[in-house]
Amino acid sequence: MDELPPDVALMWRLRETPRRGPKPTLSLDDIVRAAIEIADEENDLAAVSMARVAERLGNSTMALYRHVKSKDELLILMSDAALERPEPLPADVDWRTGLTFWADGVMTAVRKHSWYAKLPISGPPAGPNNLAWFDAALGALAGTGLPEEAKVGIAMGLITYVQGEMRMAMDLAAGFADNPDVFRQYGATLARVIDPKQMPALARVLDAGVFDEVGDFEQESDQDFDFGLQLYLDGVAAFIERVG
Amino acid sequence: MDELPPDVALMWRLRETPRRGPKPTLSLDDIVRAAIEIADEENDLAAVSMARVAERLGNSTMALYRHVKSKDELLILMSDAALERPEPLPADVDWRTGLTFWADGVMTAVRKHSWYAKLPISGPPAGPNNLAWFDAALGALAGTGLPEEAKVGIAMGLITYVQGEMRMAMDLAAGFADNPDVFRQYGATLARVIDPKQMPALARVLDAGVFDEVGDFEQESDQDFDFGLQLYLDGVAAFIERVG
DNA sequence: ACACCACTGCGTACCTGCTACGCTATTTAG
DNA sequence: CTAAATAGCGTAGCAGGTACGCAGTGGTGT
Repeated sequence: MDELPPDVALMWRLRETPRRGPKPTLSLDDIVRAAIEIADEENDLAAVSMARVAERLGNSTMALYRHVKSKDELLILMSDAALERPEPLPADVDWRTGLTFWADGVMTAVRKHSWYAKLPISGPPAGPNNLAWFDAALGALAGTGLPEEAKVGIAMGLITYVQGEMRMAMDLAAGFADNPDVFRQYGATLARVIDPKQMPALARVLDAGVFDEVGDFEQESDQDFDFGLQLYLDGVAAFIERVG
Repeated sequence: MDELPPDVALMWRLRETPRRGPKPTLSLDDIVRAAIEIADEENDLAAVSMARVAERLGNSTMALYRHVKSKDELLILMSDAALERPEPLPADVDWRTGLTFWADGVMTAVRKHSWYAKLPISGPPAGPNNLAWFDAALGALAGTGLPEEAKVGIAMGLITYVQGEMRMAMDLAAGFADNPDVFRQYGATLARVIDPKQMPALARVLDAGVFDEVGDFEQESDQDFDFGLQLYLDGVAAFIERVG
């Protein structure tokens, strides 16, 4: 009967509340919220330690372990709780508008928690919020008449791309904040180090000056994101035309 | 003059060798190789500790710090050294064959080091091996006549997608090895937990049985990878047609 | 030949972080 | 009222990163 994996049961808050024993002074929600707050404030997932979370809640470190089996489990809970539900799709939009809307939504949601991309992936989406996002992507494809399996493939690929892009963007942004010069000198550094005979294509890019003049970092990373997204969506369009 | 970032200088082995002092019994190559061996053997990046690396080399922990500034720096060196150079492109192939060849090459190279996707991203590619891969992707696009900036965008997007897919695949594979049942019951778990009224698109996918019958894991993850890759490449084709 | 000094390897020690274990206090079922 | 179940927590063990300073080593310049 109750064969749900423990993490999943916990994310859905499905464990039965005990009848005996002292009233808890601590709730799972409090713990997860405190952990997320710490990560947000420090902009650093590594700042989340069991001790720090407990301290913020005015409890001892070990008290947390009555509610959470391990720190890994806490991270899994964070990965679901940090994303609020997606806004519902505007009515009657075509799939492309829908997926663009969806991708922007993910972008905005994750941007609020720059540590999100550093979370270990523990399995396929299983928590309520993550599944809601998954459902939203599938919903955008509802009108296409594609077979369900293809919709899943498209949605998964999109999730992968978006998460990959976020990870890249966030890590680069962190590096940029630490040490802007490394980025500003990127073109110059490559020029110093590369042998044009061995890497001719890269040398041509350097000659064209693509890596000089790094402007606004965030803006440029947005442009890259959109560019890749449009490529992927063009691919989806081609696929729909081929199959439909 | 010598304004190269220290990590980059190290990856290219560009620091001048000291004239005085005892002969080193330890080389940077040894350290990086040992670290990679440990990660490979344990299939786990976390198994790489400074103490463990030193032990394998018959030295003390602190001796490593004469060659490497910190563990982070060691990780950066690993991220370049773990990927051997790409095989040269077959001559006279169109861009699509070239990029597919390239993506397969990345796949094979990274598969040898399943921990690779867990490495923190420290910045844009800067080591000799990483840049060689970057160059190879750009080289595959050489015949398209696209502006250099577009080539960079396409190559970056592709790298992002491939790395994201690897990360997903490797983490899921690890989870699957730990606990196969969670994956086999994925469909059943979702069915238990989802309200079809709130997530109709997902419910339809479940009804269609897409998540039942999980077959060979590795094979399926290969299929997903190819599917997404083809979508992206279709998008590139559309872009080339539009611009060229 | 000798003194100097940059450099390597390393022992020690400190700090942070996760968590197993067991005690005590609290609440409710019977 | 007693027993069982449960919450919080103090202690302690273990692992891992790394700052610091000492000892030995071997070119360099006098």
